[in-house]
Amino acid sequence: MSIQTPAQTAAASTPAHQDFIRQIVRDDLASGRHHAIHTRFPPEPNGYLHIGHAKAICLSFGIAREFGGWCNLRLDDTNPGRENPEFVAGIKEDVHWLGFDWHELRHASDYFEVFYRAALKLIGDGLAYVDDLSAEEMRAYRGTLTEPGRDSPWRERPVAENLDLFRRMRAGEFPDGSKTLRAKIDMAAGNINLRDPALYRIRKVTHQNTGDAWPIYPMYDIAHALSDAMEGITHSLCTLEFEDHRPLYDWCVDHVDLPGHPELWQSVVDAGLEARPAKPRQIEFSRLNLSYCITSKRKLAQLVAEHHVDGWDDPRMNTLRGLRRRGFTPAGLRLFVERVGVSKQNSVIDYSVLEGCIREDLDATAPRRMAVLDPLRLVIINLPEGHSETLRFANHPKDESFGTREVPFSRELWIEREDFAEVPPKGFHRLRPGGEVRLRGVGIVRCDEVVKDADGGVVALHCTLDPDSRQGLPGAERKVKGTLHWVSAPHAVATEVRLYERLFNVAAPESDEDGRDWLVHLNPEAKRVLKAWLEPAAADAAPEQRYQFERLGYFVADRVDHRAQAPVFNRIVTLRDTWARQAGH
RNA sequence: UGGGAGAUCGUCUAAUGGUAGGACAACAGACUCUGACUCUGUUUAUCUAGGUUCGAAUCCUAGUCUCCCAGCCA
Repeated sequence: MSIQTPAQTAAASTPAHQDFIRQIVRDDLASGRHHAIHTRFPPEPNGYLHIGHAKAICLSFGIAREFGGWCNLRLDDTNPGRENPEFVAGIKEDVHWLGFDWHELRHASDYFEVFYRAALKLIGDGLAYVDDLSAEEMRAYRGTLTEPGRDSPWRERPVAENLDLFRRMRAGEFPDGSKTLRAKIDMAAGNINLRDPALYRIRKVTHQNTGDAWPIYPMYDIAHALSDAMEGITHSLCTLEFEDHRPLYDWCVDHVDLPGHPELWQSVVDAGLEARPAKPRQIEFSRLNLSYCITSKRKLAQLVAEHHVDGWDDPRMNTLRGLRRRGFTPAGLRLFVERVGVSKQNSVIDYSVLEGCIREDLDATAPRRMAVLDPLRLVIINLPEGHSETLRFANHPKDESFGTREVPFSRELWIEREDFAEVPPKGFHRLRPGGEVRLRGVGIVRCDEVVKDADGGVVALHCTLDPDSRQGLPGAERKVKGTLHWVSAPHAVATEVRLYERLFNVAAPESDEDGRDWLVHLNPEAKRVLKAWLEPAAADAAPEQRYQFERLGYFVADRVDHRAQAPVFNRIVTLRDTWARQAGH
């Protein structure tokens, strides 16, 4: 009996049959095919990460963690001009925020010399050639989905000529777009990716990392395959649309054969980077689609550029930064990804599943406070003028470790306007003329008088507090249907509250079935700004402190704008509200 | 009429020839100083048609539907 590696122990201790990818990983460990699991998350730094990336991040980083392996963060920077250091910083920050750390930070550009030498090897082996066709001509030669392509007139160039031409491409002798390096595979292949795909293009653009060192840049297929091989990635996880690319991925890995040709990657060793090339395996899973959300980088960027939102971190955006500013929690997002599962079926997850996960996390972790968003004055007429006392409240109804806080109480309170109805609908548990209700942590009040202005609008309620029902007294056991939250009017702290709803008012904003512009589905009500009242213990929150404002929902002190002297709270999500649903709102 | 992939409760997702299970949602009830949370219960599914088998979501045959691919993007 051999001693088990930590990875095998991890594989054996986790329950069998989770998702198909973890099954593959477990089998590879059990069979000894791999002794450690290496994954990577390879975003292109041309935009900020969004909710869809959360799944990829949790999968690749999570599997590495579960099986005692590691995951690299690799910036896929093979297309200069589109990519930008601002996004690199944002991506790193977002991955950390989600709760993951990488083994190594790498860039595809770390391997530019490797790719170049690999290309020379392929040319030398008669597996790649320099083509003079223009982009339009190449498209015409490629054929269609149902018709085979035709060989380029340059396909049979001698190896020596290809070598010379490619070296001169690298030397910068030719203008952009005038030549490409192509893999020589099969112009009649049913899989269009195999019809002599481009491997290198000429692009005389300054690169964020390599400056002007390179006038040519590798295409995704060769760069990604060889990057994975260079880093010893065992399981290269990606989304379904790359399924058609897997034969080309394997073609690159197998024909270049990095493990068998150390001279190809000497530059990486010289640079002091760890290099243990191996053969990676690509596995595809279905991407995360969420109703009411868009995950197109182009459209997300358009929302920002055209000022439909206030930036990449606008709380209405389903970017990770937007969700963060909105107050969503990393643990809630991780729970969401876990709950959604992994498979190869195309699917759309209902947005309410995400909300449910956030609520589940926040219910356990958010201290309680009271706030009133739409105030109505309630005067307790059997308390003396100027009466004031301090009450002690638990910060969490089910977890004593949250401790307690002091809440000022007085004769004049703010309650929620919608908690009073002069003519209550059927099933209404709240305050009505002559009716009784409990004030949270205080006692039972009866509404004696409804004070109105000249237009008949309700401006105040005069109530009597039953002294025997005060908290702690035996009379407090008395049952009443409703309990209301409140804030002491003289002690209340004014705050700005931002109420957020879904950014789009249709479930599938990206589908152009009706031929209309997706922007028409923008929900103009998605952001509403209110002036509201807080109990004092909520006002001095640190930025990003989350609370449950009782009976209203979960709120977060805005990461950017909140000040103790001028509080700003964002509504993360409402509480589940079976009354509103029943009342048909 | 090319190539690739996928079809299981409303939504996700298991079952790898042997009781179609779980989660979420919905509904009903209990509890409740948050109409929250929690708890209990209920409803609902194997794309179709044949076949193999004692036994099929699973294997075979034929079909249907959905998604992806014709960048010098990733």
